[in-house]
Amino acid sequence: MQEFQDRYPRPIATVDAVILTLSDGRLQVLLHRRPEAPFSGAWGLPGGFIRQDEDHDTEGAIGRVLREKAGTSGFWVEQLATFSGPVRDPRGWSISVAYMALVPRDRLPVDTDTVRLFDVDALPPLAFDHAAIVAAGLERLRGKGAYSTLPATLLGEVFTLKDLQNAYEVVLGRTLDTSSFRRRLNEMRLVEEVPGAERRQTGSGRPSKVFRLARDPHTFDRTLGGAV
Amino acid sequence: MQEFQDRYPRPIATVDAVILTLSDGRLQVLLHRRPEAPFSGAWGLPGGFIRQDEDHDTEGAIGRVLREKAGTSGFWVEQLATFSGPVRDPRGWSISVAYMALVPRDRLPVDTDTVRLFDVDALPPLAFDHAAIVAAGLERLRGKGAYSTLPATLLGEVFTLKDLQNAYEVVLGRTLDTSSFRRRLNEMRLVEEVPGAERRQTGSGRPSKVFRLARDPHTFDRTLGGAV
DNA sequence: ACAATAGTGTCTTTAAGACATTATTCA
DNA sequence: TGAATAATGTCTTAAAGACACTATTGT
Repeated sequence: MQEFQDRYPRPIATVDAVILTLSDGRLQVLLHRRPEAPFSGAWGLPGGFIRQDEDHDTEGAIGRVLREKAGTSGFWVEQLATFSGPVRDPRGWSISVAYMALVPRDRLPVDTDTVRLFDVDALPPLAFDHAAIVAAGLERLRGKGAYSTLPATLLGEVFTLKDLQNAYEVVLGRTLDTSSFRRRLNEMRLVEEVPGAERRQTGSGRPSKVFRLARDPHTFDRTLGGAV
Repeated sequence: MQEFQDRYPRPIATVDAVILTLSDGRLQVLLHRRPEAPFSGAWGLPGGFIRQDEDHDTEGAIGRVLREKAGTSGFWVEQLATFSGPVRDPRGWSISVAYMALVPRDRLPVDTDTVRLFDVDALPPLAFDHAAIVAAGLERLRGKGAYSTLPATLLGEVFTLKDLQNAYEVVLGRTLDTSSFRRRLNEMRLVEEVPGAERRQTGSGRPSKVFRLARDPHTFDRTLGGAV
């Protein structure tokens, strides 16, 4: 696999995942406590070395990591950016290909001593440059939030329109007008009603209909919730 | 530099640049003919191995490549994505961190046998997966074009508003309404007149004023040229 | 009935598109 | 003066925001 004569030394190569979810109306990121050096005992992003015999590419490598940390696949994953340099990893010149995964809360494990969800605005000190990687994930989600269905992928398969609006509001960091929001949902045919049962929330009040994403495209030509 | 014991073999790590420019009203990409294997004689993107003793990170590595190919720096550079896998490079499992650079035409060298500009819609067969990397660059530029000043960075320091509109039109692949375009430029205070001389184009006709970018932000909350 | 939550209608405001008009230069 | 190009004005259309209103449930 490595027959050719390198002119230059090769860097350490890893993948890291910013796994985001929505819990109690707050955006959270999954961290794990590092069991070994470097940064043993510190919180960090799930990740690992590329395995050339197992991984078809870095996408495959991150899929392997996600399967270990978040059960099966099927949720939204996209590449964020690649972080590199001689100092970010004390073991030497390294490259980390970072990915963002948007996962419904119930697909993630419950908190333990070594794996926990943290509010994205209340992170502990992180290993490596993982704070910058999380920041890149948040920036991506917030940037694409207004003109994509990414916020919806933080919810389960089905959801109420109130849930959906809440997801957008949390991602975008501001309140949205219900009337405008639903008008756009309708005009863009983004959601469709699920023939199944109804659902009620917070005690009394009228129960809300249940919806699911209708179209495949995850980005579109108008915004949900006004300008970015 | 490589004292720590690897559990897994390291991949080959390179950087590649999609250098885009505007020439004769067409979007073009700089390619070079590969002087040696692999893909000797084929056209490919400028790029190279990471040099751990010289490069502070992959951004530094691409800066080195760009200085060699496009003179000094100072133009727009941003990371695109990372391409990886066991087959894209016949030498073994490899990672390429791809960057996009937007460079005014006069900053680039004139065509030679080994370095040439190609229209982005008339590319020759490319080495490695460089066709996919170019496609990623175009997608990024087109995606960000409508709500950023990226198209302006394809021009020189100063330009006429007609030049600027042409740049947006080429990037977005459609015509824009001059009135709307300029209204937005004004409302967003994106350009400012240069106190210097005037300039005339294409024979007779009224000469046009000369402008330059006014504000630093490269993206903003409204689009130039309508919806994406 | 009324509190609570879900969902809709309508008016206003703002931005974009279409397109006509004015301005300034050269031949 | 007229052709050519630059620059601006105005009307129409479309979308977003504000906010009042109706609808459906439980107690």
